[in-house]
Amino acid sequence: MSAVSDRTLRIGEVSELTGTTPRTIRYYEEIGLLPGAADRTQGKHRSYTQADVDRVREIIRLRDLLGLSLERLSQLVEAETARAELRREYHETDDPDTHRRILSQSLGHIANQLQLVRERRGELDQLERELVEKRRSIHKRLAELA
Amino acid sequence: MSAVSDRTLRIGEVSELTGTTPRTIRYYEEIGLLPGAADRTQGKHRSYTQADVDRVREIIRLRDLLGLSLERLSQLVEAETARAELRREYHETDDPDTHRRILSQSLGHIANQLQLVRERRGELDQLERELVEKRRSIHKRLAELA
DNA sequence: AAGGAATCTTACGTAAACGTAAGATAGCAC
DNA sequence: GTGCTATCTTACGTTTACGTAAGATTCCTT
Repeated sequence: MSAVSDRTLRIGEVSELTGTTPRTIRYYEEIGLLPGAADRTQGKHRSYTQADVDRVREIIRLRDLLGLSLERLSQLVEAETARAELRREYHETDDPDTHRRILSQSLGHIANQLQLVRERRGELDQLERELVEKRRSIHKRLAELA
Repeated sequence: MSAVSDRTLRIGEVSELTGTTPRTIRYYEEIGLLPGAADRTQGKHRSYTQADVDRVREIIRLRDLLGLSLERLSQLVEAETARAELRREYHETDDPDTHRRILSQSLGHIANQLQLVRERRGELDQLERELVEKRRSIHKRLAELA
């Protein structure tokens, strides 16, 4: 929670900060993986915030670590996409019901991710166990040669 | 180590047993990811053993869980490829030095895989921790609305 | 206001990892 | 030997996730 600058960034900065390229950012917007401000008129430069950078980083991570296709990812974070649009709504209202609703959606979204992450980790654990067992078995055979 | 049939399989059976397709098996052979018996003459059917099925399964797993390209995978299991060719040699000789050499190669190969698996698991752990923290934070905010 | 760098849109190109189709052959059953 | 099915080789097609190029525009600086 250190100084999160609210300075607006341009696509080049965002791509550098996330280790991607402008093309990738635009592509993600094109397929609906990134919001893409509705109020940007044709030809104008895109404008981003630190929250967008975080979002892209999250996407990259889920893509790489879970091996999800961008389409599956879209579905997975779809709730968050809607939520991103609702963030303004959240900040512009004091209605506790609205707040609760939005926060609850976030919870579901996170629960989905957690499940995938844990499944994946379980499979990796299993693979590791098998590799360790293999190694042990080879060590044993090596010892028997002595 | 239960009854591992030494019956020879054909490409269709191998693909079914590994959840792939004949095309995939041929493709893996084409790019050198699978050995491809040197003694098969043009046009004859490919013949596989249970060991080949295990090999394919291992490849699929590494591909999916570690997100490796087939080229990286080729490099990673390259030692094993050579080893597969040396298995006969292993079984056809009683020379302990040869045995030791081959087993040692296997150890290196397994060590490489283990390192990748553990790195990956570490990243997943990190991601999980962050997700859990996020969730906790949201729960807290929800509680404060009550 | 001017000029240059970054960004815009549009559209075609590309690498990886197979899919698919066609015509020929192999292998097993009978 | 005949027939049928699975496999073979060859080669072009397809999808995903961007790369790249071109010409126009925007934005910031001076």
